[in-house]
Amino acid sequence: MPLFDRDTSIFSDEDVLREDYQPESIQERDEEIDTYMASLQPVINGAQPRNLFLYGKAGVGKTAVTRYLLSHLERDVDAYDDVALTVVWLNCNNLSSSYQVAANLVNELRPPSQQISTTGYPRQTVFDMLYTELESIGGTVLIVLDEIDHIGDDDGILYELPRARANGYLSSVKPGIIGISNDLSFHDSLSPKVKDTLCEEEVHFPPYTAGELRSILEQRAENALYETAYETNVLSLCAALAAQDTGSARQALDLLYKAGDITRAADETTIRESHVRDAQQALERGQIRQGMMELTRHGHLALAAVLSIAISDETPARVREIYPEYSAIAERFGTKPLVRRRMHDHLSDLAMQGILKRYARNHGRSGGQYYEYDLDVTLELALDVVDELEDVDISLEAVRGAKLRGLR
DNA sequence: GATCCACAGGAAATAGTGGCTT
DNA sequence: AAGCCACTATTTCCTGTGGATC
Repeated sequence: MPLFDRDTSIFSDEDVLREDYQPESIQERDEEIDTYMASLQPVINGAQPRNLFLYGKAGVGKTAVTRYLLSHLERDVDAYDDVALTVVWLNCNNLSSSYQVAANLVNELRPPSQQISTTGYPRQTVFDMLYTELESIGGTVLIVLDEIDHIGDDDGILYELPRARANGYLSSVKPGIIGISNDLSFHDSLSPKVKDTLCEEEVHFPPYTAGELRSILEQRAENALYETAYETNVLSLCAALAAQDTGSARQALDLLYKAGDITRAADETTIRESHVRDAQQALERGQIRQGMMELTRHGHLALAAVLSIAISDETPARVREIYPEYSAIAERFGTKPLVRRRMHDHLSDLAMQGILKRYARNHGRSGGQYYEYDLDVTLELALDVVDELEDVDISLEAVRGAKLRGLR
């Protein structure tokens, strides 16, 4: 009897449900694709491409549609000798300024041996390097800036690049920018100069409806799951849950995948509604958990402080009470505590991420106004995470106390 | 209606890191 | 080695705020 054997009851090809899987056709986005294609038409004609701005929430198909259309475009453009197309794809996650975007673009275009660092050069130098690289490629260059909202309000590059030709920095290249944003308000926060140039064409991707999600799931399920592996209402449920929450195809697919995973782990052969609900919980928990793990050191310390107070059942607590606890924990771990003001920023961050709850209090002349914080996750989960952290810990006695009272 | 509590949170200054240029 | 550049995290300083109390 082998230790591992291949499971043949649920997934026929689970990769089809994974994030990186690219379907050969895109569903339920016909309208958006039409507008998008029209905007790309100048490329085929060998004209200066138009700049394009896509916006919509995460998981509504912006990136998938872009990949799909550009790969077709690259193929179709081969038929014409007078058009040379290059696509440069850059994910702006973690890039917080125009400078960094420019530097990363240069690196995209250069071979690995000639990479530049993302600090150190004067701003204009990096732009010059970028223009030189673009010049040497020539032809039409489409620059896709995915998650462009991460650069915040430093949108200089979005202004520079589209106008580089007009300003005489570029001559043999026809650059086009495709900006993809998950943040709907990013569009409004752009400076007016940029709006004029970048947003010549806009495509808005609305969230998927439950019906649309359902048909996407049906198509994927056909390739990913055995026919007998799921009850018929399972797909509808996944679609409905995802539609209610984010309208994201990613979420719907994750749900289905996780539900299958849970079913398999339970040694059952049919995905049922209850498995989907379990999956939803597990995913939610996983996200929060990951959010907590990825905090900075002082974020962890602040969380540990609130947790420690929560364990002794004294939450919600105001900053005045949390700070000494935080300082004590920090010092116990050889870290110099931050000043109150700064630690409070960390608390605000935690509240923003849904890890802590924050209550505004105002007791007027006799009390003034202040905030109180409490855990917004279960004590159990917080304890679990803080326990796992290498760099922080709350006192063993406290944990033991919590265990004794049956909180775990 | 004026006053005042207790602090939130904005703004500017400073520290610290990593890297370039001469 | 000295002087820049870009960027992030932190400290320091301080103004503004909502409502109980005078």
